[in-house]
Amino acid sequence: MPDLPATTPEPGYLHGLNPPQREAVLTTEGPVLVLAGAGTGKTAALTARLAHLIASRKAWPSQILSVTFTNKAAREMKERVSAISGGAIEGMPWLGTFHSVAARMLRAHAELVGLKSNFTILDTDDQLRVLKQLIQAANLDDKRWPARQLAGMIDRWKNRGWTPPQVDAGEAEAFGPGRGRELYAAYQERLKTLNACDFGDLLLHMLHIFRTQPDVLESYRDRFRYILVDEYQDTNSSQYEWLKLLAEPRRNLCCVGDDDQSIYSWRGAEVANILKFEQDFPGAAIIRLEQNYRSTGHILSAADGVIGNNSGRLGKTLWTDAGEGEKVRVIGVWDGPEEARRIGEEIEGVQARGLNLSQIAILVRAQFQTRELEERFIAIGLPYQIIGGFRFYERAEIRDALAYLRLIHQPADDLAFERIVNQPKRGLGDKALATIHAAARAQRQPLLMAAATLLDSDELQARARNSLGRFIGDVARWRKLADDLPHAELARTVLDESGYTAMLQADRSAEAAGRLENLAELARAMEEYDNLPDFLEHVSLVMDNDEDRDREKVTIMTIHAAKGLEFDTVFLPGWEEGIFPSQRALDEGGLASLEEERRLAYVAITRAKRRQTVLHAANRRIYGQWTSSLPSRFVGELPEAHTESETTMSGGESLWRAQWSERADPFAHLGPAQAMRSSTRGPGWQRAASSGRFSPEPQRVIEARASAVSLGNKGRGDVAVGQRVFHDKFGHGTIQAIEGNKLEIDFEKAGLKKVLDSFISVD
DNA sequence: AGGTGGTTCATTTTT
DNA sequence: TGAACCACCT
Repeated sequence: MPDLPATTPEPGYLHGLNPPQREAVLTTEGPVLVLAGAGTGKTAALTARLAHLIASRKAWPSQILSVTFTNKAAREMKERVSAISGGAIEGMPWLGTFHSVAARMLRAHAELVGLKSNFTILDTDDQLRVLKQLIQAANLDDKRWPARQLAGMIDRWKNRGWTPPQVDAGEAEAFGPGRGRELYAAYQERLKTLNACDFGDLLLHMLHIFRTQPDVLESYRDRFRYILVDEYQDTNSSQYEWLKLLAEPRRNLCCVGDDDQSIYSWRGAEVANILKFEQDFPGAAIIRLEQNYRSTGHILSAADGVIGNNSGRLGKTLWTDAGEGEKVRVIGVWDGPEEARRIGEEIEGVQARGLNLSQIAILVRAQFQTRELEERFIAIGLPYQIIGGFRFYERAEIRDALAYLRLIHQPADDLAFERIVNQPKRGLGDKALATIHAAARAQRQPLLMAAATLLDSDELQARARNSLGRFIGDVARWRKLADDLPHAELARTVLDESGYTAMLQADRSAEAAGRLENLAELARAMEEYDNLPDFLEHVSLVMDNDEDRDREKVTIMTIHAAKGLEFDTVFLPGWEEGIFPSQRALDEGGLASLEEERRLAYVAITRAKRRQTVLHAANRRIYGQWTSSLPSRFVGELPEAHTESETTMSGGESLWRAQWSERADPFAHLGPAQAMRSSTRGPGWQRAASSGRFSPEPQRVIEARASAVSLGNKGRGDVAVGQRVFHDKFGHGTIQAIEGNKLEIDFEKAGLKKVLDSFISVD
């Protein structure tokens, strides 16, 4: 390559790269599409490319934008760039996920979309709660029109880069009916008042800013000399627009991906983005990485045979010089339990031959398939781990703790307030909350502030008022504390003083101890961050479940979760019509979704390095119903030359059916294994039970009573002493005195009360 | 404020 | 089948 005179010794980062990989590293100028098949050393090439850009002084690390989809990929790339440069590269400030990079930008320009720079990033749970409230406020039945569905639609619209006015009328028709757009708009309004945004907004807001603020766009275009995108086949329309705007006019855009591994279209990914790269960026260099370093020949050929049935591929053929290896085995069994039993036996077999369990994986199409496996593995005492399910930050106690911190950080965070105002129990139930809501609506203030004004009135029961006063005082005090206490210490203090720790300690259930340990872990994790805002950002965007994947356990997970991973030995159960391809894909998505299922099969097969086993059962229980099933069409697409079939049933299909009708319950031998479910829990909680990190008694706190007057509330102008007024709760009465927004009223039935003016109407 | 029974609904989930 | 959610009860 011209950049490197022949006399210069070859830089270290090129070492061990094959010719196409080198091309991917050295073709720095102009648009480049790297088609990287499974296991072809994509990450090695990518990191070398970054190292090359920096080492050859084409750009400073801060002038390169590199985006990935997952935090894991970003982390890995960071580590490898640093290693490859011998630690010479301090860090890449603009290497991250689409969302974290966009969030970073948006914090700098938040005011342009009506947010403050300390905006909260809502997760799915918060989002659903907001939407549910809006659906109810729109007088729709939230059973008939579930928040989930609306969230899904809004998500799709945002993925396409649509703001409410841009939403297709036909699309909006589908919810409510015809209320979709209106609800979307109301949701965006609500987010603004909460000073919050959701994941989709991070990109959408920046897109809006790029489009409407040329100077902002210009500054980023100026900064980013080179742009690199990983897993390009997974980009959605709004990410595509975003990239395109940033890449012009230099067009030093390098996208890496594999159209055959596009398995997230249901999340808005547009395979079309990668398919039309050449048209979008004329003159683009297309580089194919086809030498596979992971799997043996038969496995690759089997995968190739399956994916060959798809249309509209960019096309590439993986090859290896690692030899043919073992053929892909296809095993047909009688039913689901037998499938699980068989996998267990196979695993014990390879284990006996010395293979570490961490090198074995079982990849399923859907989460429900893990159950049978789990039951079986418990029965035979085989160590396993199921990847997926709850992430650390989705656990209730973590979300509660974060809500406290969010409220301290951002008092307008009503969602946080709602979550914790009665957690632990403070006797502030539905009634109290409704009153606070009413006040907030009347005063157009966040809940926390509105609640403060209620303290000086008689709107709430004395008990509730005292309790609320203590809570508000606590929050105010913690806010002050936040200035000088290290934030991890602040978290511990808050958890102790709020009574949250005590609540868990009083809970004798098995889970409580684990929850305490999780909270301790949270505080520990906080210590790694410079400040509270950084930490909160990290939690909303970056924190993933770092389960110990390296221990001696068999891994069970979905194929989606396995993308990018590799194992020596892989089992693929449930290759039956209706399960894989899934019934839903067959029913709803037509050819496009069948092809996505096929890509999923391709991903699954290419995870194995040396041994791949596909299984299918003749009978399976689905939703409690015994159903007989046919082998997946994908089984038939595995080329015979590269497979080895076996069935545990003699006599062919007709015999199974005969047997089937005779056996009322062929699976009665299976005992209930639920009792042992909890055995997968880590050892952490046992430690926590005896750890003295949290004090057993919450410290009693000085009462700080916030006063509505001190908060500077102005009263309304249309009331005067002596006037007759009406109050929903207390009935009719006469105003005795006015103090700011508080009225002293002599009620005919209830006697003398102090109430807020927002609760009365003129009689 | 916690428990209970009845009803509903079941892919995949990088952020 | 079973879990999750909710309305209703105590």
